[in-house]
Amino acid sequence: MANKLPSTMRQEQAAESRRKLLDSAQKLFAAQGYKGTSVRSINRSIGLADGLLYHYFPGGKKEIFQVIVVENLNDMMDIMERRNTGSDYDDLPLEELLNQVFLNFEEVIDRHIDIIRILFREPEVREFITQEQITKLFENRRRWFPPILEHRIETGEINKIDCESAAAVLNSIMMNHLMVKVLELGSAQMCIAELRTRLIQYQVDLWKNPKS
Amino acid sequence: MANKLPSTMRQEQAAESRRKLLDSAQKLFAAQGYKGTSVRSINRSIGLADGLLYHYFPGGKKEIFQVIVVENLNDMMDIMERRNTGSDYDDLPLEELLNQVFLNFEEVIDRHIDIIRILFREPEVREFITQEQITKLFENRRRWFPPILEHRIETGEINKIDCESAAAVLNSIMMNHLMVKVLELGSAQMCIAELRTRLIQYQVDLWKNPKS
Amino acid sequence: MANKLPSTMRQEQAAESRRKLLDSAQKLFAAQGYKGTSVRSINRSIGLADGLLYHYFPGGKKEIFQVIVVENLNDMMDIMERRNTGSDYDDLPLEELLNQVFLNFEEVIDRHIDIIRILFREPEVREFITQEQITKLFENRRRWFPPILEHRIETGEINKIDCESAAAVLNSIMMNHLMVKVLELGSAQMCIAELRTRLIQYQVDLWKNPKS
Amino acid sequence: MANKLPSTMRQEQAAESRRKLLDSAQKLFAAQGYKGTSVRSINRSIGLADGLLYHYFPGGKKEIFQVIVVENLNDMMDIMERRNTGSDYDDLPLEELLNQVFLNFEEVIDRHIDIIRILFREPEVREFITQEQITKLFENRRRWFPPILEHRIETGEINKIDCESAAAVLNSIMMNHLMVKVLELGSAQMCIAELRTRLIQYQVDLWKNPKS
DNA sequence: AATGAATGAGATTTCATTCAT
DNA sequence: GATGAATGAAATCTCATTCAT
Repeated sequence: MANKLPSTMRQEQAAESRRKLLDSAQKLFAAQGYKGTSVRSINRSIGLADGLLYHYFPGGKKEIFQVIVVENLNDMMDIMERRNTGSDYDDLPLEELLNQVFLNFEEVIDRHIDIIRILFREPEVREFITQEQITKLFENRRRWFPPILEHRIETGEINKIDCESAAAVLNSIMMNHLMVKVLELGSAQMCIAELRTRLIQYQVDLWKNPKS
Repeated sequence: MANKLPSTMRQEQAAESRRKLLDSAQKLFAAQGYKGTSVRSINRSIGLADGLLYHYFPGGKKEIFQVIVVENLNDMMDIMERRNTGSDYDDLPLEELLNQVFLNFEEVIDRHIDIIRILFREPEVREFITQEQITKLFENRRRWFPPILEHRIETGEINKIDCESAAAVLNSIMMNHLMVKVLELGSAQMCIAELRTRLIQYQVDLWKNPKS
Repeated sequence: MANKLPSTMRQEQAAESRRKLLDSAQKLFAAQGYKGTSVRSINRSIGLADGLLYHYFPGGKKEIFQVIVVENLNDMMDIMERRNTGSDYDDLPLEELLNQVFLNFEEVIDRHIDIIRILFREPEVREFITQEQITKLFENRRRWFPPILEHRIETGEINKIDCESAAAVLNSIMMNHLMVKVLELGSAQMCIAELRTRLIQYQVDLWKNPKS
Repeated sequence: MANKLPSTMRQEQAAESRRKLLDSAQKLFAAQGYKGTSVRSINRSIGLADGLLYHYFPGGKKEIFQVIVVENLNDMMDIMERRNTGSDYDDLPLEELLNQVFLNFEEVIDRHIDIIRILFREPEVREFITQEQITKLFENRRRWFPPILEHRIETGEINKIDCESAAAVLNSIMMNHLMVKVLELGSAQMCIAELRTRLIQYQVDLWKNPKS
């Protein structure tokens, strides 16, 4: 009990060093690429002695990269899965539901923009994860959009449509948005409330019975 | 005069060496990344002596990369522009027109997959080209879709719709397809005739008057 | 007074840790060489915390090596010397005496194979011991064989021979055997009773008067 | 033909650089051990730029070590084999023959002392050669001594003896001498003509009929 | 044009050792 | 006594580039 506290502090400090390493390395990898980021530059970025990285990650640069990729991927998968289950949006009008979905998606990619860039750009990720895992991560919506749309058809909110194709289109819109953000292409339309609303309106209007 | 012809041959040989260098380097850059491709490996891939690369490209690795990026980008821009002007599709039904547009797009990205991967992945490209150029390249369709759709509205083929939003959606579908190919994610739906047709049918049906 | 006993236990524990450190380091140095054995690997081999080695051996790796070398060398010298003095073999027939000498030698080198390998292989030992000490250790027999042989000549068991040369030959046989063991060369003939007996027989026969 | 000469000179220079590398590395490995010799120190020893070693030996330190070990081992094996075949000593008296054999052996080990030290000391050699190869190298004499002795028995120069045991003893003497040289133990008796002669005389006398 | 030897800066990694807790 | 985080020097190796031939 006498040395419980100090020991705990040491552990915490160590854990913090490890975390700082991971966080800084992640930013650098995302910004400069895996090959373009030297171990030395990672160490310098948080004022760490040169050899210490190998204390936390004996596998060196490769291991720290792997940990970043795998940790974040699992993180994202959890979140993506959770979005799925929590169907608290059932009562919203379809326009509002889509808006929420887009905003959620936006939030997820903003929070994980580093790892997404890494996943998209680094050939090295293939050593740790399969393309299928990435596919699964991003084709998620393809599977849970259709039931939602079918439900809306049943309630008469929208016409009978090809829900799978509709889901594919919605997914494309979101993935395109993702790409625009990852590559920092200029116009991320979906970020602008007005444009987002307009696109959603356009889409839902098409689905609704023009008669009504 | 005696060595006039040989001199010509030499020039040809030189041009061919330069071309082989560019082609091989492009493949290697696309597959392993800029940083991941050593000058030596480029030389070895075409059996070139080590120092000779600097004869063709005094700027070294960076210059050869720049030439590849700029040359290919101009190439693609030309093609993308040409697709625009040649409006030989005016007489086709909208479904068939969209099909042709998708097929053309497919062909373009297949032919330029190397450079697209490079543009998407390498931080170094920013030294030679702006993000705006890339944006322009891929948002092209956003500008030339609307007039086409408006024309179809005028002829009564489809209902009155928000053409800009419609163009944004079509563009998203194509960009999503591009991304799937670049990242080699599993399901490139738009490659499968049946699925492509179905998606187009779904879309055009929405645009057409449900009454008719 | 309350912690007198625990203090004793601590001392014992400390002594045990020190011993385990020495034993394990010895094995590792013998197997992988001085340079090839990292301090960390020594610590790991007995589950010691990294900094603690410097508590037992403030001089670090070098000191632990020195202690191993010097301790063992003194040990072997004592044993080699003792073999010398205890001349309980006077009554044995010469063949049996030689057999015993060989068996004793065998036992000694088996028990000290680690340190012998270290002495033979590591350039670093020269910092602590002179070549003369090693020479003395292994040329020992050269000095105590001749009196024995002379005694046998006097008793008429063997002919008059050049005892020093004979001792040199016997010494060579033993040293060759040592080398075979140290280097793990295949055929350690002297280990096989039959071959050992045959060699001894051959040798003693030569010394004995062929008439008798 | 115009560039034959320069090209040849370049090749020669390159070959010379390679050779200097090998020679210097061999000396350093023998003196300081494999682990104790840094690539940098090899380069410095012949004024070579740091990266150039990898031009000649892409496998780095390991490869240069391997080349040294294998090249020299083959060399020694050839020589040892040749000594065997050339039996020009048939006419010499046995004493003189043994003297020649010892002198030859002396010469061989003097010329190959570096590689012998390496073979004896470095754990790394096992990655390139088997213990059997080393055994074969040094047990050579065990096989070609007996016929020589038998021939001498037939001519009546010496008595009938156990030639195999005799060969084993002679081999031991030579191996002991080898060891003394490798370890630089003080007294290399066999180098001193007088002592060598005495030992040979002692041995041959034992073999000869005491009557004559 | 062509060759490939040469250069040296810089990257990754290992390791003995120190030190705060 | 015990722990293991921290340090930094040094080792191995890679690589773009230059240069003599």
